[in-house]
Amino acid sequence: MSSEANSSSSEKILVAATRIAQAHGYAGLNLRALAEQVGIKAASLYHHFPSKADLAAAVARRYAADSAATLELLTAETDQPAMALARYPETFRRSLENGNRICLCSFMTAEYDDLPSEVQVQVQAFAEVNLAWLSGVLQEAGMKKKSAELRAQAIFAAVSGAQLMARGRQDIKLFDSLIESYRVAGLFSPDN
Amino acid sequence: MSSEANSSSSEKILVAATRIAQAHGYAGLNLRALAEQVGIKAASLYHHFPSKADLAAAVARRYAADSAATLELLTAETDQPAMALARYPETFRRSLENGNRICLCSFMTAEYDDLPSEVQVQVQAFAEVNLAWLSGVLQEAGMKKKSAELRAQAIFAAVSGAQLMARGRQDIKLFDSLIESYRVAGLFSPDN
DNA sequence: ACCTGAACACCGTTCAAGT
DNA sequence: ACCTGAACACCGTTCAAGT
Repeated sequence: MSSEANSSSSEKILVAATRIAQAHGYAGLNLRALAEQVGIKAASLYHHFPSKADLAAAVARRYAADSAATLELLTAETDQPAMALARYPETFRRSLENGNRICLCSFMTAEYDDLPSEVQVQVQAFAEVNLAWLSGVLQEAGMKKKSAELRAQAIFAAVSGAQLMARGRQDIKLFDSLIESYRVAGLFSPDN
Repeated sequence: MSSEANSSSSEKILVAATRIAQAHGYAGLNLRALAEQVGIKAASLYHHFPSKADLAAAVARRYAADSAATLELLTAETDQPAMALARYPETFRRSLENGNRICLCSFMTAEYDDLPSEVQVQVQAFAEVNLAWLSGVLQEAGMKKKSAELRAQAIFAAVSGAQLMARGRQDIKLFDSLIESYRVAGLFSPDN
């Protein structure tokens, strides 16, 4: 999934920073704690990334790219758009499974105003990736372009909200229950 | 709406802290900046609140109480449950109108794991207030208790997600558009 | 009762110094 | 090329000292 496969220091920093940011956000990303996880001192981080802002931007950029790859894979695995749509929430569920973490970009959307601009750009890019994929699938399922785009935004916002709420309660079953309620209400049905 | 009407120092601290926390979260609530807004030094804050955790808990407690009052007022103003339901998103829209702020508790839900427990309790209380109100209105509209509770959770999560996304884009029209999409999809319709 | 300056251990960041 | 200790201005917090 990730662009780099070897385990260089920069790579280890990126991986550890992603996990911390998913759990604690940009403000909660502590460089001294991050350095300790990687086995170096905080000052050494600056040899790999010029600043916390650049590091976080690199983390978010990869996160968006990995999400795009995951969604493409989902499209390839499913032959019917309705099936792809139904499985979309899985991508958000996985963060919850993985240590009650949330989508990096959901957390950073809350922090948006305090984010360095290079990080903001990547958070927007993540949203674009998701909206484009959802809109495409909805159009394959028969929706007109404009309606599909509006519905894509609604699904993205709703699933993000479900993930946030489930993580607050530390209850992954709540996430499943919320997605099911959305389904019952008709949010994933293109035909209305 | 608020419990206190006079403008004591404690009151001014509480009001200023609420505004800062809505924009920057618990981690972004800077005590030196807060003190400056109120016109005192950071050390003086400790004469009014024993710690940042206690201050934030007081802020969240009042926020939950004010929300409960707002929702009761909404019930009183509307005679039909469908109308009350349709106007529910207004309570979230107002934060956006007021300086692109978001619901205090949405922000704190993202930060949940890093919150002091006394603050966590109040964030949960806010959610309970909203869920109880929504569930009550949905039951008045004819839903069975269990279905109403599930749908209440779905509406709460979806509206929270919409607010978060709109604030990230700094676009209140996006919020309106998302709520409209939810309506079109059937999320606010008890009859399904 | 309320306020303050100074100090504490903590943050992100820089930089001279090491290998 | 990569790492480090020490220092900087910043955080939440404490406390002795003031009114």
